[in-house]
Amino acid sequence: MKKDVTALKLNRFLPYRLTKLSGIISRSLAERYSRQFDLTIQEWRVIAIIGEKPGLTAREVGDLASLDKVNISRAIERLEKAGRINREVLPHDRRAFALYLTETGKIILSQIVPLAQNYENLLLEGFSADEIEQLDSFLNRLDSRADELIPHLKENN
Amino acid sequence: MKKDVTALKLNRFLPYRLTKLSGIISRSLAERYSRQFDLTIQEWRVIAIIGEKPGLTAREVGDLASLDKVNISRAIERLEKAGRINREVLPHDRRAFALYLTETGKIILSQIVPLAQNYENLLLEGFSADEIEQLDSFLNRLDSRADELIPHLKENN
DNA sequence: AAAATATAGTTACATTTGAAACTAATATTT
DNA sequence: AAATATTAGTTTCAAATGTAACTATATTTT
Repeated sequence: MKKDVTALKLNRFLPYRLTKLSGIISRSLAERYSRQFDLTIQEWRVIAIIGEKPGLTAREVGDLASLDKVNISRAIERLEKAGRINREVLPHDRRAFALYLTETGKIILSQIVPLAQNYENLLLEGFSADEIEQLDSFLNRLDSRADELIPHLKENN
Repeated sequence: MKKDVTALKLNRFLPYRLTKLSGIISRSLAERYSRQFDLTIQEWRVIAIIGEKPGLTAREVGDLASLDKVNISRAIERLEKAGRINREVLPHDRRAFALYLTETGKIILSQIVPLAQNYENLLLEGFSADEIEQLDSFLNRLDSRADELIPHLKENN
């Protein structure tokens, strides 16, 4: 029996499933971050990265957070206004600045990390260590495949 | 050695990885659909669903496509204007209408299905049948976990 | 059967996002 | 060392998206 090539079950289509899953998770997390910390997901990513590697520039943070420069610029602006990060112009390149968490920023980070980790743990509840590793490897492989299939989008995002 | 609970490697954080992966894939597909068929992802989902089950109402399509009613309404409007679908008011409920693909719509569907399937195949190139099944089951499990963890978002999407 | 409630879909308005143009500084070429 | 091109980050403007209010019909309650 031949496969019907004119039909496609959307709910079995990998891109659809991934988008749907990531949508549910993102909205759920966004809700928590915003309610408890008045923080967007973009801001949260910036904080997490600066916390890990203080002194990066906006561009570097953007690369690591998969945020384009407009988004980074806006997230940084909001974080600075909220007193959560500060910037220091680089002496050798006055266009760019190094980013640091303020004390407030560090406190937020220390509060939000357990929340995020807890959420991840809940998501993965029921997965064995082996399965988590499997999943991890699947995602890595899909990532690199997806990168190869880009028709050609610009850098960053 | 204790784990440092005040740090979190973003690129190992499942929600981040899923969002990133689904973003790359979605943008890549959106680019193809739009360039070759002048179709948004939402419109594509609607066409795929009506193709599979002709006669559904907007709400029913929305449920299956994970699109809220505003998005469905807009996708349907564009599809109808482009002559790709048509609507027939339901005799027993004059608020709602049944949706059908026009001939044009069917042609589009028959052209886009192989494209989508091909893209999925390319993504999964290198995955064995077993691994695809594994991945499938992981996604299902994550889906239901994610649903349970919703803090309480509305229906749909 | 009138009134109240709920549902399908649309419209209006506000917010978010992204692309392109822009400014200021640095790096490269001539 | 001017001129040209590139890069970091910002701003502007347009398009996409989400929320809430709305219209029309259907259903339920009194």
